[in-house]
Amino acid sequence: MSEENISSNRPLVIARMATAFLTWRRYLQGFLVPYQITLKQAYVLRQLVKQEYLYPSDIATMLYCDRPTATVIIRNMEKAGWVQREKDAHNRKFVRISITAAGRQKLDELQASPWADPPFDPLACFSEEEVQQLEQLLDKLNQHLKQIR
Amino acid sequence: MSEENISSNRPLVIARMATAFLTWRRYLQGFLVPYQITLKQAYVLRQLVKQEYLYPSDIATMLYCDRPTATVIIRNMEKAGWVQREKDAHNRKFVRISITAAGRQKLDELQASPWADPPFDPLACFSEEEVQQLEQLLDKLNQHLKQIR
DNA sequence: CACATGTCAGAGATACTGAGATAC
DNA sequence: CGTATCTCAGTAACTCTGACATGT
Repeated sequence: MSEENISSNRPLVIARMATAFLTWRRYLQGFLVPYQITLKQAYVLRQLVKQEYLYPSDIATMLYCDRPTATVIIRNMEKAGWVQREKDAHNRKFVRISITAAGRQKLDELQASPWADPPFDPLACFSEEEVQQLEQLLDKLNQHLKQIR
Repeated sequence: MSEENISSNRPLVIARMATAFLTWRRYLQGFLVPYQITLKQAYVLRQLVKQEYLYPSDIATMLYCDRPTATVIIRNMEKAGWVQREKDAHNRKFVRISITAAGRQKLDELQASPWADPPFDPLACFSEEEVQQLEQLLDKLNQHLKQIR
C-alpha cells in the first residue's frame, strides 16, 4: 500500500506500519510455500510446543481474530493432523488444543527453513538505540489503541 | 496478535506494528459495515476521485497486492457499479479504471461517516515530536525493506 | 437466568498459482 | 522475439455475522 492505503486521512503513520508489516509477512510467507503451511498455522504450532495446550479463545487472541475464525483455522490444522482437540476435564466447556507428533515433526522441518531464521534482518538499518525507541513508541501506541476495544 | 504473532523470532517490533495496524483496520472497517463496502474498496474510490483514472497495476501497487488480485477487487467494484473500465486509446494494452456517478455518490455517503473522520485519534498519545520520530523510523524501515523485493 | 466458550452454516473478500490473450 | 499488462480459472485460507448448543 503505497501511502495512506487502508487507513483514514490523518494516520499515514499507520499506513507505513502496514506497508512494513505486509512486506515482511509476504517475505516470510514465501519461505513457507514449499511446506504447505500458512504463517498463522506455523505460528500456532510454535506456540503449542511451548504451552502443552491452548484454548481456542487463546488462539483467537494470539491471531487477532474472532472465535469463529479461530475455529476454522484450528479445523484446518486438525485436518492436516498437526493438532488435536480434547475436552478439558476440569471445565467441560473448554477444549484443549494440543500439538500432535506430526505437528512437532512439521515444526522441526520449519525450524530448519529460512522462516525460522530469515537471512534478511529487517532491523539492520537501525542502531540499538533506534530499535528501543521504536519499540517504546509502538508499545505506547498499542497501549493507547486498547481504548478502542 | 498478542506478541510475536505472525512474524519470526526476532522482529517483535514488526509484530507490534501488526497489532496496531490490525486494530486500526478493524476499527475503521467497523464504520463501513452499514455501507456494504470494504476498506480496500473505499480506499480505491478515494483515490479515483482524485486521479480521473488508474491502471489496474496502479491499484495493485496501492493495495499492496498482485495484479490478479487487483483484477478481482476491481471486478467486485464494477459489479457494484462504482467503477468502469475502458481501453486506453493511446496504449491499448492498458485499461483505464475510473469512478462512476454511483461511485461518487457512494463516496459522498462515506465521507459523512466516521470512517472519513474517526472520533478516535490513534496518535493522541504522542507529542508532535514523537509522531515525527515515529514517522522517520518507519520511513527508514520501509526504505530498508525495499531490498526484499 | 446470565454469561462465557465453542461450534456451525453461510457468504464474501482476499490471495495465490498457472496459463493465456493482447499489445508494445 | 522478448517484455509488459491484464485477465481468467481454480483453489484455498481467512473473516465476519448470526445462530445455537453447552457448561458454569
